[in-house]
Amino acid sequence: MASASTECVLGKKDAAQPPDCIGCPIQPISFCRESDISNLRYRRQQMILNDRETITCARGTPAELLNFVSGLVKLVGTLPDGRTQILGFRGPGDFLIIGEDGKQAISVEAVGTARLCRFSWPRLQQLLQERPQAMAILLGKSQEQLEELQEHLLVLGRKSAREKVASFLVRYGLTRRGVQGQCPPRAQLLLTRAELADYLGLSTETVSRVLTQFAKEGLIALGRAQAIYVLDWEQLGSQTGN
Amino acid sequence: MASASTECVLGKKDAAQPPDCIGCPIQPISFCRESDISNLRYRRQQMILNDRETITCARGTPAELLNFVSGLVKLVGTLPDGRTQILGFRGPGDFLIIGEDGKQAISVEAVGTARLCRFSWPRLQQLLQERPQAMAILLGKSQEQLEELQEHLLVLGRKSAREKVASFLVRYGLTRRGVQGQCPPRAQLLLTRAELADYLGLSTETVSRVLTQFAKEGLIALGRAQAIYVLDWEQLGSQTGN
DNA sequence: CGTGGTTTTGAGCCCGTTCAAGTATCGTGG
DNA sequence: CCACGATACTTGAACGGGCTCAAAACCACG
Repeated sequence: MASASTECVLGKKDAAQPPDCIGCPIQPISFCRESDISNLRYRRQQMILNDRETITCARGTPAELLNFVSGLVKLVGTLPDGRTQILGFRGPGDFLIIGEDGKQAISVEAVGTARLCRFSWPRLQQLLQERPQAMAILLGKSQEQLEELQEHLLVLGRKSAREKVASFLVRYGLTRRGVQGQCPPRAQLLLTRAELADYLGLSTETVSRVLTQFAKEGLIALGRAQAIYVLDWEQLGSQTGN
Repeated sequence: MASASTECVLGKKDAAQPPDCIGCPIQPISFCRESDISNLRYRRQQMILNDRETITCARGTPAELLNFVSGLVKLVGTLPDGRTQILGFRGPGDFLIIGEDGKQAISVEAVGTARLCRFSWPRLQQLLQERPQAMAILLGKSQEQLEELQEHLLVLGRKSAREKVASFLVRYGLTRRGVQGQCPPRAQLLLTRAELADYLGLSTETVSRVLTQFAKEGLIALGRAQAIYVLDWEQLGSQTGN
């Protein structure tokens, strides 16, 4: 593992990123679209998170809003004895609010390289009072996050290993080439078996077994570099339990 | 079971409830505090949900916001084959947004008698644009809901049966009498073993076994009418896995 | 006192885990 | 370009926690 983890202040400030928000790729889909940019500009802190770097929410930290610009991160919940559960993912245009106190045992870990903007949540909240449009966007995205979590709860609580893996693939799997029209893979999600297991509440071995089983049945093809190609969406869909 | 379920329009309109919002018990803690009451008054639909009555989100229904006034409801996710998972609870001052389309396989079921107000979400959203304070409250509560779900995910994904039950009790258990200072039982949560199992992703038998085990160990006492009294918070806390 | 629902308890089984090798893949430096 | 080490993945065997099925005990209520 040799995880490159640091406490809270980490991932150097992003010198490469433009100092202003002009040309920022997530402007059209993020809440900051509606905000007074010249205000935000001096309140945010841009940063880059390299592969496996982690933001852990330490005690006494004030609440923050993380706004993700590019790349992909996973939200990880941890128990004292080291068991972990991936609670979800965040990509460009998504955000995450980390509560104060660090009583949330949640951390943010980059999958590959990720860029993000950090805001002091209390201060941002004040600003938002005068930007209902921006707040409305946040509320809408919160709602999406809630729905995603609710669905995931159902998966974790009630589905078998086969169903769990199938559900994941239908949401995030790649097609052999091009479109196939199905559920746009949010970010070409390339996870290790261990991460997959961690997301689905399984062991890596079980994930591996189910995947090879699916491959034998011709539903998917296993490529190199964690790529998983879905060959038969319909058949796979019938295995999700939905 | 003989579940009293109906489609969407159900639970008669509440004649007993006062037509205006004056004296409403949740005013101080709900978003409607900040809203233009005379506007809301004519846009909401009050209703009572009797024990086990259900609101299911049918196809083609427009999005709604349910604001819970009194009593307790559970949010239930269902798979086509009938497996269910309780996704959470809502009590006075809580709300729930049900998306359009009914593509969310989520339903709301009363545990005992519950009162609530229904709003058309699109219309309410418009109103909220002029009430940033109210929107801020919604956003804050959304955040709480998210944190609750994230914690629950960790429980479902990674904890053993013993740990699951212990975690639940520490959150929601009663004390033998009076205060004991601990986590205020949100609503004297009195659930059947089946509901408990449904919340924790277990079978009723397993829940029962773990509970009697805890009772034998002197950590809890089992009362009548589903009451579970926690005798030793500390010991129980050490069994939660946290 | 009977009836229907809930809870408890028991026995056996199965899915997914754990433990342990073995294999493939990737990155790095010679 | 290849050899090497590290990491990721696969596969097998055995165990065990929680489920299923079944029956008995308990309880609330008419």
